[in-house]
Amino acid sequence: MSRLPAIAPEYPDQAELIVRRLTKAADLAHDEIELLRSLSEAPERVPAGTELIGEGDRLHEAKLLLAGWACRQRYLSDGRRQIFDFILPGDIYGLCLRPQAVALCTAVTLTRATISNASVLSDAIVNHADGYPGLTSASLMSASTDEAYLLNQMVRIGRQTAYERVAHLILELYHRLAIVGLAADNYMPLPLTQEMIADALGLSIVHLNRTLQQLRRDGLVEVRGGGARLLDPGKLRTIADFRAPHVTTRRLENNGVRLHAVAT
Amino acid sequence: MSRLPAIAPEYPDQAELIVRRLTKAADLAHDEIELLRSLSEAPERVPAGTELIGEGDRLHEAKLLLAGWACRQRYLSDGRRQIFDFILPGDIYGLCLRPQAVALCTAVTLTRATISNASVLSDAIVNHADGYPGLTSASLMSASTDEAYLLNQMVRIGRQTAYERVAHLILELYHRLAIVGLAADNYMPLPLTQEMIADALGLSIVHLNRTLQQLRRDGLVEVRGGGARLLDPGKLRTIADFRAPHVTTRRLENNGVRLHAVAT
DNA sequence: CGTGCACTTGATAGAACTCAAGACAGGTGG
DNA sequence: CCACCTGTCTTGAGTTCTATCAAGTGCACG
Repeated sequence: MSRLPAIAPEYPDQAELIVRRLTKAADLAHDEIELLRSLSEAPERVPAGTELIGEGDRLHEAKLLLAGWACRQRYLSDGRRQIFDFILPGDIYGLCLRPQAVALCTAVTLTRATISNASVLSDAIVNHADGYPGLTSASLMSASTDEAYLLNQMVRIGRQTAYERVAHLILELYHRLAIVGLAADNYMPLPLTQEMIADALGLSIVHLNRTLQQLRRDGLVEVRGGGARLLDPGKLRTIADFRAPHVTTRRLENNGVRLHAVAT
Repeated sequence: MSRLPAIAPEYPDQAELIVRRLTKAADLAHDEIELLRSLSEAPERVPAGTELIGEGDRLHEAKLLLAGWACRQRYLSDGRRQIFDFILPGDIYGLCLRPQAVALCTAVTLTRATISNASVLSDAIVNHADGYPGLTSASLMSASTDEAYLLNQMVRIGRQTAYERVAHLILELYHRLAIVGLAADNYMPLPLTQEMIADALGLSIVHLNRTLQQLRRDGLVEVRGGGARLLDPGKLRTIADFRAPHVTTRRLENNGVRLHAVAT
């Protein structure tokens, strides 16, 4: 009798993804969780390649990615592309505390995706922070984590070999997906073409392809068919020098080392 | 009779640097400018290699870099270093709107430096934003610009050749220094060792050295003795695909192009 | 059954790294 | 004043890594 929503969920309980993620970042009250669930009430389906935000656009309202993958990226004038980071299901994008904020780069869907308006959330945080302490805290921590991912990305492309880069990225994506319950038992969805991964890691497609094969031959990761399987997560972490970000925990001891102490 | 301050300024009017920078970002009232000037009243001198903030430290108070250069960086466990960005004279670091924010990476001085406490500024922005609209606006814009520089850095190390990277970084630094009046007439101070530049650009020292020589031989940049001279800024900009960031200006036309429109 | 896209493979060139050694400067201490 | 450091920059040679070019495979889709 009752109809299912017109848009069949690609994943069960799309609304739960962001709930899971933010619940882990801070304690949320019941009404805060309800607010998050309400975000998925009016989903919109868009194809792959949809520009969600253009460089220079006003960030007037936040959006929630319910399903599918997206990224933030920029092109050089000769066509070379750099992907800065990936936007995963359950991620918020375009949320900025700064009024009048402007997008610093383009955000584009990489697969077909389901998005929804999250201005209720941004309004709650920006204008009624006192009424939603949990959401505010969780969102800020989430933003902080995003920034940490950006720095990870920089270390990867700046100082790691192709082999290490791929291992590190896979681990990071697995980690992020596991948080929202989309990855488990060393298996994760990975709906990216090799070109996208290459553009994120600063590699050519051909070289990425060979690196992936090397990782598989070494019994570390198997990437194919829209998914990836971690065959040896421990070894992988060693190779990638991977450490899960802990922006929530303060460092207990700060011995104030001077790295290059120079008497001057 | 009257003594000069114990710490002789390396640059004249150190306090003016941040005034110049923020004045360009937003209109500041007289009391706001006075507040900025007051920040340089209690300068502290530190040697090169001083850790200003450690990864995981609480960002409880902002600091102002009055003179000297610093950077944000991270080490891999085997000693490889990635420099994320440079902190120049007149820059604020450790300023974060998020209460309880934690530093995501280490900040270290690269030269001997003069710093001062800027908690007056952070207090004004965080707790009395309404009373300091200009400062608030300018600081937010400044933070936005910093983020844009981070993305530039990512494009450099991810998708540009060594030659382009160096050209781009030099231009960016010149641009930033010119804003605060420390660079002009195509000459800029550059108190960095080649190792530091290499660690920022994801290159080996040797290769950076050769790239610098190539740029000089090509009549583009001359780097030596703590300074750099842009011999052909126009050609340099073409090579580096350099565009000065315009986070303040909104894009006038957003035609909403779909870059890879795919019917799916 | 063609067409397009993603992936794969081989061959080759070029970019960047490593190792090693030397040049040069500034600072230190005898 | 000089010998001696140390850190930085430079140069050469050889190697490794990564990109490019080109062609071919496989699969999904209309």
